[in-house]
Amino acid sequence: MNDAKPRPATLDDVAREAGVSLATASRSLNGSNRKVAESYRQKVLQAAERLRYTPNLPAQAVARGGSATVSLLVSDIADPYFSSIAAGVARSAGQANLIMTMGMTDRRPEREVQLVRALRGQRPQVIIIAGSRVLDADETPALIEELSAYEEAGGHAVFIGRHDLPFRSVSIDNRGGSKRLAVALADIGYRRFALVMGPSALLTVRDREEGFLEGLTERGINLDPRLLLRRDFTRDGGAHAARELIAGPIQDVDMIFAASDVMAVGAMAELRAGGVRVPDHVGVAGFDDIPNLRDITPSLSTVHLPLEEIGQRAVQLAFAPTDAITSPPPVTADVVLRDSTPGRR
Amino acid sequence: MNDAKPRPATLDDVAREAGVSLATASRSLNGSNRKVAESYRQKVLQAAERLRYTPNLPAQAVARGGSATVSLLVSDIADPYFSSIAAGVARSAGQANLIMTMGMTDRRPEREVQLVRALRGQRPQVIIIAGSRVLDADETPALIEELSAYEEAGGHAVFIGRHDLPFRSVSIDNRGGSKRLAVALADIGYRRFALVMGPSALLTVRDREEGFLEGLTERGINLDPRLLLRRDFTRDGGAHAARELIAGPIQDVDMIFAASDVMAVGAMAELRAGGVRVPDHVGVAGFDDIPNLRDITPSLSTVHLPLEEIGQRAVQLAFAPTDAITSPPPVTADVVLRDSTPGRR
DNA sequence: GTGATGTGGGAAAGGGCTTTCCGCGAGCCC
DNA sequence: GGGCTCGCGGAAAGCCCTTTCCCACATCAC
Repeated sequence: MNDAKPRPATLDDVAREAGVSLATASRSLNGSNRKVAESYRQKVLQAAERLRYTPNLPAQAVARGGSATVSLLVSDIADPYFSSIAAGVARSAGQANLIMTMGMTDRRPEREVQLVRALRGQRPQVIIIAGSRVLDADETPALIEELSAYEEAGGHAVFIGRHDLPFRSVSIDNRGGSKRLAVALADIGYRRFALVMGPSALLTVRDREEGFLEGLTERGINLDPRLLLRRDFTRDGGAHAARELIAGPIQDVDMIFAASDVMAVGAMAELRAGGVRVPDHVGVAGFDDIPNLRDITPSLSTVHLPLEEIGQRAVQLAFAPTDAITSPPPVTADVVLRDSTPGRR
Repeated sequence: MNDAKPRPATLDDVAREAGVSLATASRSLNGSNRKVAESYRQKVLQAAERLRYTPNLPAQAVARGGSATVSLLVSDIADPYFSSIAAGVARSAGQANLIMTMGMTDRRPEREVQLVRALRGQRPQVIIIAGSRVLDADETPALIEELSAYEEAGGHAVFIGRHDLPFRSVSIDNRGGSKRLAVALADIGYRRFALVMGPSALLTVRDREEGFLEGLTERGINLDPRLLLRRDFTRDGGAHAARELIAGPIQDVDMIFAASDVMAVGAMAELRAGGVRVPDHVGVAGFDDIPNLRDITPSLSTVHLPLEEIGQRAVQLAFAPTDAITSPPPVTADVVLRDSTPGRR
């Protein structure tokens, strides 16, 4: 028995193997501001290679007082909206040589606070919160306090699409985007709108809804309040709303705007099942421009969001100098009209 | 200036605040096997609350010799296949009170080895590798060595859908699933097949392809080799293949099997653009049963994979006792026939 | 009353790394 | 040529925990 306790090689091992001190080994392997003679450096690098040394990241984190990590909090990573953002974050993190850790809240606000605590324990460089969180949740003060403590300790908290909290945020022009969409739809002839929205406690939903209504108003169109439906902010929520429309006032509608592509797709499926033809009987539009949904039929009019870029921006924003962060321009949200809204005349 | 160096509260602070020793504080907060008098425990818990103490996870990791973490390696988190698996992993990890860290390889094998090294540095409990990796890549030996070292040091490596390596693995019945699909399609009358596959170096692709061919053979059907197309294992790969079919032998085809739903969707979009009607002119089937793609029209026949469950199983498998791991049963892969393959007679 | 047994707090030794600080030899100036 | 700075290796302190080990004290049995 030679290896009673198999354990990864430590920096000590490397130093011994190379015949140098611990300090020199450390300096050689991660380049400090102190120079190391090339001959020593080579010896260390070779020893490390020979021993298949991997630095113990937690140990580095504890010695440096922070870990090379960015933490991302999402509602549901299986949702394409979040997975696209996550891809952007992962990519940027990789470039900055950071590892990404992820928490999933399952859309429960109390999980969110818990997870922030847990993630904070990692002492990450950055915490990015991408859940479209609930406005006025009981947990909000706790969350704010948790994040403030985190920032005081030197971390950076960044929200995505949540400009109402005292933290940096990548703001998304939800409001402007859906306003422009409303105007565009009105301009190609739609008049009788129905809105399929999520819970109004979600800021994202609220912004998209208000923006759309603004756009309608601007074109002199009123929304019948009965035609503002509110369901879960999911595919099934969209389907339920559509079922309700079919059962009742679908005759009075020539255009359905859903708060997200995912909801729009659910609604379209239900409309089809109910014999309502899209876009002949009614047009449908969504929001987000989810890449994987681009191939549905008829192709969905929507507002394009550069989701990956949003993830990347969040990471950049975290490292931006403090004075540059006051008001980063919002991410563009461009209207894309496709086959689901050919227009009415 | 009272707080020259704002830093999170440490366990020392808590102990001092509570008037007990460091040891007692530690024992109170994470319950060791040593008992702590309730009165002391309470004092500690309250002090911790007062100071908003969060344990420094890296420090715990270094003291305990491993971090409460599971690492997941995926090709592309924006791909719904991987994001669904990730959701399962995240969920299971959360239940086990572990934090999930993620690496994205962008489908580059050399990134994979790099990332395994980096993730290994975290000293996670588990490393899950979900990329459908390249067979016989030059990097495979390095990867194996890296993971072996990791396991020797006490970690658990788990592959998803990669049963050819000397590690635990959640195996997916790709072969059986596509064989059954082929048989089912033959049984409803399809005879002239085209296969839209990804690179044959991907084990997943190879299994699906061979399984399908087996099924065809079983029904006495031969595949014209010209009708086996190989493109990128992506949406655009599917589209390219479809374009090629349209340009040539589409007349000889009544059924297109794509190696994944994503490819199938790309192909369908291209067929539609080229004026080939699905399913009237040609049927289309995919593989995976991606939830977000269930609403496309016509609804896609496919082989259902319980992706979230696969993620969960991977975590469970990592913690399973060693003797239970030799051959966990493969995940089921059930054929689901929908509107894209109504049958021929 | 005395020794055996147990209980649980606290001091201290890690655990793997970074970084400060010390000291020594080499090069420099006048 | 003597006093200096400068460059760079190495010893050691420190980061924040966990866990072992010691010990004081209480309980109990006979």
